[in-house]
Amino acid sequence: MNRKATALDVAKLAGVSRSAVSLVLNGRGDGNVAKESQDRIRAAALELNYSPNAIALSLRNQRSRVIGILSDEVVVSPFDGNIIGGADDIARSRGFVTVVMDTERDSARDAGAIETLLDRQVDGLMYVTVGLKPIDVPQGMLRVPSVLANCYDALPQPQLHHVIPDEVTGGREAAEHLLQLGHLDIALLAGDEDSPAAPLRVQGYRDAHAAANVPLRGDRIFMAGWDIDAGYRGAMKLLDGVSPAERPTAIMCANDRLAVGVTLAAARLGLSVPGDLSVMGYDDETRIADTMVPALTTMALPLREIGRAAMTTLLDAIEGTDTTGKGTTVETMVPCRLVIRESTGPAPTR
Amino acid sequence: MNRKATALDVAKLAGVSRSAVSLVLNGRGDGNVAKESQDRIRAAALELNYSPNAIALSLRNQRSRVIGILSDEVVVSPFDGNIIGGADDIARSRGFVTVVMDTERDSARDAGAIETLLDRQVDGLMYVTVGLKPIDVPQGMLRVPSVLANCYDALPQPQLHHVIPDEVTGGREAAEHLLQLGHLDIALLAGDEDSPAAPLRVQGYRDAHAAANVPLRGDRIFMAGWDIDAGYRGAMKLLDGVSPAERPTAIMCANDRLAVGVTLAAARLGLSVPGDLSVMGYDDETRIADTMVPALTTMALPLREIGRAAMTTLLDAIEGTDTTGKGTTVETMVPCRLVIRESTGPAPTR
DNA sequence: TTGAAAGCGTTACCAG
DNA sequence: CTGGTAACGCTTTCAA
Repeated sequence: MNRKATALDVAKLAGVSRSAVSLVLNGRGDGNVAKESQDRIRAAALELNYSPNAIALSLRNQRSRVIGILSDEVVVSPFDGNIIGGADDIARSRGFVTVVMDTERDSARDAGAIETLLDRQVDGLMYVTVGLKPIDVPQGMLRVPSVLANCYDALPQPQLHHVIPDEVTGGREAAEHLLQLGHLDIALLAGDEDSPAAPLRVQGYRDAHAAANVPLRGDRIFMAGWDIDAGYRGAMKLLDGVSPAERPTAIMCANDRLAVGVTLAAARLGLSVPGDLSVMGYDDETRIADTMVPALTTMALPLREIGRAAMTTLLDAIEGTDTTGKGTTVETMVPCRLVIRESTGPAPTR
Repeated sequence: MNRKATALDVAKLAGVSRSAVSLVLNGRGDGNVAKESQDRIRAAALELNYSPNAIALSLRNQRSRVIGILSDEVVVSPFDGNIIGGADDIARSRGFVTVVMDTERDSARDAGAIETLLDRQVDGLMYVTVGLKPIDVPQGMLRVPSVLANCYDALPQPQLHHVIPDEVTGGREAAEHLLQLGHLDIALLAGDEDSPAAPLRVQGYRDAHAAANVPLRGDRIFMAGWDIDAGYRGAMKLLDGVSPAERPTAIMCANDRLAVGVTLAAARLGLSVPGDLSVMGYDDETRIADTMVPALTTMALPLREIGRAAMTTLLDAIEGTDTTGKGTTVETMVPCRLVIRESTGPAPTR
């Protein structure tokens, strides 16, 4: 627990002044400090295991090379934090570090957390959410370069760049996959009204049907929630006691948990997946979609890419390297990725 | 993006000196500063929306009221981060803030992350892991008060306090629950050899059988991995084509995903849960155990409590309020909690 | 080529 | 009761 070495300690050990230490260690020694002194300084720094005090640095430079990430519940929720992982990848590769604060879904804590981060001189701010959603941008975020990941400004005149998945296309391509397999009666368990993602995925599903000229039965879309039991109940409603001719041949789910519920229901009803029924997930949740039996065909949310894109935009703004002119754009849409596994197959012949 | 107000700005506006501002705003105005000046100062601070610069404060005080949390993969993994949530609860209630860094399972990044945190004057450090495991404590952690949550020092002479779940008791009580329901043939899908938690849970399972005087078949324990498909395969091996008399009447799983796989297998085999087979999970994973059909009886990991206990220990050490003498203890064990839902029931009569 | 000094925003000490 | 000054650790400018 003893004190860390300071630049002064290094200077003393090397027998030079503090300024020399600073110059050398910051690569501006040549032409300012004698070669020999440089070596002594470097040796001393190494010996004392010296690294500059970041606090003093921040105070002096008025910047910290720290990016603050405010999460609604990415940390505490059971959903993976790959947005943060992707953001961190980029930040580290560009010499920044990220620190995360999580408000556990209590947006009343947003402003305070932002202030805390700002008081610590973060050079930029990122707001990240588990699911796509509109947020009230905390005032403080306008004081430094900021970006929104997986969420967007609820105001009509958004002031911050946001990076989100292209849910409509995702929904469309998911449905297209099923359509291409010959399914003509595809039910949709669509999640929940109050998630902005749900209606977008529904839209994509409708678009795919329209484009393929396949008529859409209005009673095939259920706003069913997001959990296993909701998928189970939805599937039971669709399948239990229904004659094969009346059954949908595929069920497209707005997330993977719903698909687990559907698969479970099918098993209880003696229906094989994908023989009798194709089941499609969404999100590609780690350790769910890939390990289900059968493994789930799903539409992967590009979480890592969202994080990377958002951080890239942010750092470009901070470092003024924004040559793409993207600074004027407000929205980046990242495509979802179809992952074909084993839970979907050709429509059964009737 | 304009500069924040400093104490000097406040002083000027109020027509006093910086020191007066500092005294008043830190509650030590009475007896030092004229009542009238105090009011002017407070008014000025409010008007300028002044809050002290945390960086300067840290530099000055040599402490930051920030706790650094280093996570192996709590943030990015699909496992919930309630340890961090619990830790944050306590920290905030005691006037600290937490910042999280995640190394994404790359322990080579540990030391660097710790240095980063240390350079930013964190007052304390917590290392937290997703699953129980031994770690190589990064040297830097010994320089400030530190604690381990859900992990422990791999060395024979541990130097840091750690807080972990009581897995043996958890395993025992899970098995006892099944035993009390009359099950005499309980199979165990035990996870994976290389997790320290697995053998502890197995030990508890054995202990329960010994205490209840129920003989244990050696071929009933499978080190099966941790995922849905592993549970599925394990259950198939145990149940498929096996006569009712030869079948285990309950399967205890080392986590909830395994239990999902088991339930799915049972469904495919036409076995009802819990009628024909009781299924027990472990962990109480949010949105899995509680939403399965049937909802999973499980042994809840006390993640939130672990986080709270670890942070309490840490802050007590930092603030010197450690009156419990716990500072001398190296280990805190937090009990798991049996959560009875619908997947377990009385053993079928034969 | 080197060292001294100023300043980043704060608080604590000590004269006045 | 008040206000000036030093110090926290660093970088940068300027003078020697």
